[in-house]
Amino acid sequence: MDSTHVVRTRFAPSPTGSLHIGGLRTAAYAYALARHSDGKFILRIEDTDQKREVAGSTEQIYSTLRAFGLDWDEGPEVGGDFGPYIQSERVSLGSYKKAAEKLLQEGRAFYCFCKPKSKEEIKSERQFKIEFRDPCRHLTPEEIEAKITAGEKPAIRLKTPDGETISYTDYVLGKTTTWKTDIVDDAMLLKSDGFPTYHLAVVVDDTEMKITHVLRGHDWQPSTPIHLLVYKFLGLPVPEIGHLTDILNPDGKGKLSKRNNNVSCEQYLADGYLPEAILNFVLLLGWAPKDNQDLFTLSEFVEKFDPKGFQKSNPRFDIAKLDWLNGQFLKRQSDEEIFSHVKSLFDPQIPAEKIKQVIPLAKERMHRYGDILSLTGFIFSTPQYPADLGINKDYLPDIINSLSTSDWDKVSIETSLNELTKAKNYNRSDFFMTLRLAVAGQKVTPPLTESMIIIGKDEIISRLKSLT
RNA sequence: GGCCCCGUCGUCUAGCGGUCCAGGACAACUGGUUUUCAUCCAGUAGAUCGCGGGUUCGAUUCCCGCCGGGGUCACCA
Repeated sequence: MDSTHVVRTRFAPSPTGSLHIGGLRTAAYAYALARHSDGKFILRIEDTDQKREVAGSTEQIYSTLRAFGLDWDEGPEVGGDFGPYIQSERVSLGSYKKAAEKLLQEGRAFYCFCKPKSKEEIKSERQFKIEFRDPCRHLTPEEIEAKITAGEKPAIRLKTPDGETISYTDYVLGKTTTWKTDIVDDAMLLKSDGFPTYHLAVVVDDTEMKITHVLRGHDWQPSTPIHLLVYKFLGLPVPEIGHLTDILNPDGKGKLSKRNNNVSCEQYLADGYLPEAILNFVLLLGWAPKDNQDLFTLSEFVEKFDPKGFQKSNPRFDIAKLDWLNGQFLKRQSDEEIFSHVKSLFDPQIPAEKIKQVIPLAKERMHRYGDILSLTGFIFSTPQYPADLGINKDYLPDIINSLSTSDWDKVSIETSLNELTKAKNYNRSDFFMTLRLAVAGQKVTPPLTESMIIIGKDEIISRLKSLT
């Protein structure tokens, strides 16, 4: 394959906290798009806003991405030919400044001395923009000179032309959008602290890193004309740009927010969801294969990936399918794998052998790792019986009687209980549910006989007696 | 409000002018397996394809309008 046609995609998160579930999706799509055609997937950290940076979040992003199997071919920790891959470290490269100065010289940008708005001001004003042109664009060279000698630090803005149009065809939407430049802002490119804004940095970095396909959130779509203008004025080729759908809150009202939802990948992992399941779940939120396959491993996804499958309308974040997916992946894990994930959840007093004994019993009923605790808790200690246990106590004396005289193996126990229900003509469903509740204090449990065997005859008898 | 995007079962979606009185998955419900619950299996129900106009012999599929939803309008990304 011609090396100039290698697909190069990137995931470019800001280190402002834990990896967002939507970020995971973006990363997965970029990963699949690249790997599907033997291209490269690049990780770039966009940390040009020092104020918002959260300590430790870059490392967290690395480990979380890796937990999902999304390894990057170039980026922090692994290197590559186009580093550094952390934006703040790229400032010293001088490319941002050089680009801004080029635009300045060619009359495509101008110095701006306006006072930046504080977050509070933005909030309180809440005024909609009606003026797209910044007053500083009319400053004379003399005025600029004077301000700079007076010690004012200038920022650099894009001098957006009037009366023109700019357009692109969206890689995800498959649709061409055209903007009149009159309503495109004189966007900030280089801040007065010398750091680039996103608008400048993406263009410069994506170009230098030879990115061929840009996949990003839909919220970036409105600022695309700015980027297009920068590409144009810098004389740079425009990569494919695609805007992914926004994931909506479960009620469909608004973009997925952490207000009422868990949006942190780390948290889902901590809650006992498998990375495979989480990934599979978000994959299907915004992309679908022609044949509607819904169970994917990462490599299957890469193999079947097709940009035509990108969805155009915003999906709701409805967790229901995640639980199902998680159960599916859980069932495919070996008992040993499950053990390695759940052992730390148990009371350290409980011997590993006992935990291993219980895993095959609980496995099929688990939707998440943590379920094993509620499923098997009654095996390790006497359950807390709810006040309204709702059992038919009439059965108890017979059960105690029958079990007391039974040998303590599967066949014996089942035979004696079976004979009992037959002899007394008991309603089997009712009878066994009573026994289940008496033994476990809950309705959903691993197979009863096996559980009773592990618990032991004496303990079972004593539990039954305590309820009479 | 300006600009931009989107609109098929409750949810995720297939569908790219006739093969669709619209298919699949999850959820729901029913039955079977399980001595019971869960799992598993089978089945049932669920969408006048947002609405109204066109174009066409024929529109879920193409065009326009409306309505509805979402996004965005910082020296944040």
